[in-house]
Amino acid sequence: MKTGKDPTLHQRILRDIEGRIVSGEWAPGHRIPFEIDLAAQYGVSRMTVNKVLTQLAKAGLVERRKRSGSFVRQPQIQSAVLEIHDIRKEVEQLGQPYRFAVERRQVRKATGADMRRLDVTRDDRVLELLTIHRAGATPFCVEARLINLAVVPAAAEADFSAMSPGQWLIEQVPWTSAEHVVQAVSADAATAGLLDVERGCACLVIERRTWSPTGPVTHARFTYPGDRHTLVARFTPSS
Amino acid sequence: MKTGKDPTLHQRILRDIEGRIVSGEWAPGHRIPFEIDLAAQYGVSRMTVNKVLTQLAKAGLVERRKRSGSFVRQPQIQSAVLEIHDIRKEVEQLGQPYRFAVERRQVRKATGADMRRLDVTRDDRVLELLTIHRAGATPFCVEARLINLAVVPAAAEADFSAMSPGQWLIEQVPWTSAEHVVQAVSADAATAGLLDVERGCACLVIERRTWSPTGPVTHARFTYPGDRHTLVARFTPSS
DNA sequence: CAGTGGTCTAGACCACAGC
DNA sequence: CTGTGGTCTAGACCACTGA
Repeated sequence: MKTGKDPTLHQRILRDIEGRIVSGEWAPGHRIPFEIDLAAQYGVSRMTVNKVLTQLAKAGLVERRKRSGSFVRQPQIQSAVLEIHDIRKEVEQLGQPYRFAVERRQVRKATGADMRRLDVTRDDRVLELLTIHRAGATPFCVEARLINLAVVPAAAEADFSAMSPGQWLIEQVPWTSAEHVVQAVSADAATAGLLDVERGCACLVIERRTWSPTGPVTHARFTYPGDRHTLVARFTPSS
Repeated sequence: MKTGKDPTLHQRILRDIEGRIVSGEWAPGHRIPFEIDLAAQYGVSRMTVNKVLTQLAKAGLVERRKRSGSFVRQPQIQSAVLEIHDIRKEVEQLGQPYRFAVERRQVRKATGADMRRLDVTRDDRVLELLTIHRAGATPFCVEARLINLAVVPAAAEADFSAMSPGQWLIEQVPWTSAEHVVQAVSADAATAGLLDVERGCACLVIERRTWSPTGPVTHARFTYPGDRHTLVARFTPSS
């Protein structure tokens, strides 16, 4: 991330458009003005706008369609680090029926631990959720999530019976930056019970914190049985 | 990775230059011809080569210096997935003295298991290495590595007392593509002994396979005590 | 089939690092 | 200072595709 000054034309226009998308001013599906129009608006040549849009497309913020224009894409919370992390898709690609169940749901004031997890400073209200994702009957992953109600107040009343909290959030909060932490831990008694594994079993834990322009959105901790899940990534020199 | 046809000018020039770097024809430190010269050689405008070099710079293959030119960079085997994975650096950033020791070293014909690990088809000769990396006195990571001697014959006689096998390989093999697999496993007896942890302790295992244009180079399996190591990655929408 | 993005050009100016 | 990369322009042609 480069926050430094020295905004070239690219960068100014890029930040501007990125801002409109990220803030939700241009919602997913919104058609971005045509290159020619943008060029006129910003008073630059089309190639400059093209560079910006191409970059935004590479970053996954916009989708470009010939003949019809460029559109804001649905947010895709996933870095190259975790190319696969749509749990529903993961499960379905295994040929298993995907199910989830919210086991616990609680609204409360943020504790000190919550504040560390969520990167909040004041003691806002938070929503705590515990969700189990299953592939067929077998537990696939446990999701412990904290949602910052100061940023996403609607979460307090949301219905998570048809849509998982993660999915719901993606549709609610426009765009976010994220941080991932991956580690291996031994399952404690509670987790082992939920995942139906031996206590002490090695589990892969992926923690994700996300921020919207408004502030910290959510902290999610996914725990996978180590022997049932791997993270794969490939890369080539010039990508 | 896009291997499809339809080579635009960009892509053809990009692949060409990438090929020279990756094959070692242009070794690390080599000064790439100036943009104007490249433009003349390829019979294109300077902006086109600029685009290519900019892209190669973003990919980390070349470093651009104003006034002096563009240079081939030392290979940096790391995807965005594993932004940090120079063990020496990791340890030193902890403020600990870094040490390593090759515990086992053996040249042999590839077994069936080796062939799966290394992606070789014939039963070439391979070099098997077991290395322990330490932060001060405490074990930091166990590295089990297989090197394909058909691609890197010099490895058979290499001296791994001053330079770790991983470091040595980076300096030998020009550029590679790589695949990373991350998972959590319980330490078996042998690993537990080497890492000085309880048997069954959750460990983070990172496997990396790399290929050079010549063929599969190496397979390395790094095992970290789960409570002493995490993988972190951040990302923002437009990067 | 008209308009969009995709690409490329020839030329220009600038900042800046090394000579 | 001079030459390099960094950037930008005004204009052009093309392929594709959706109306």
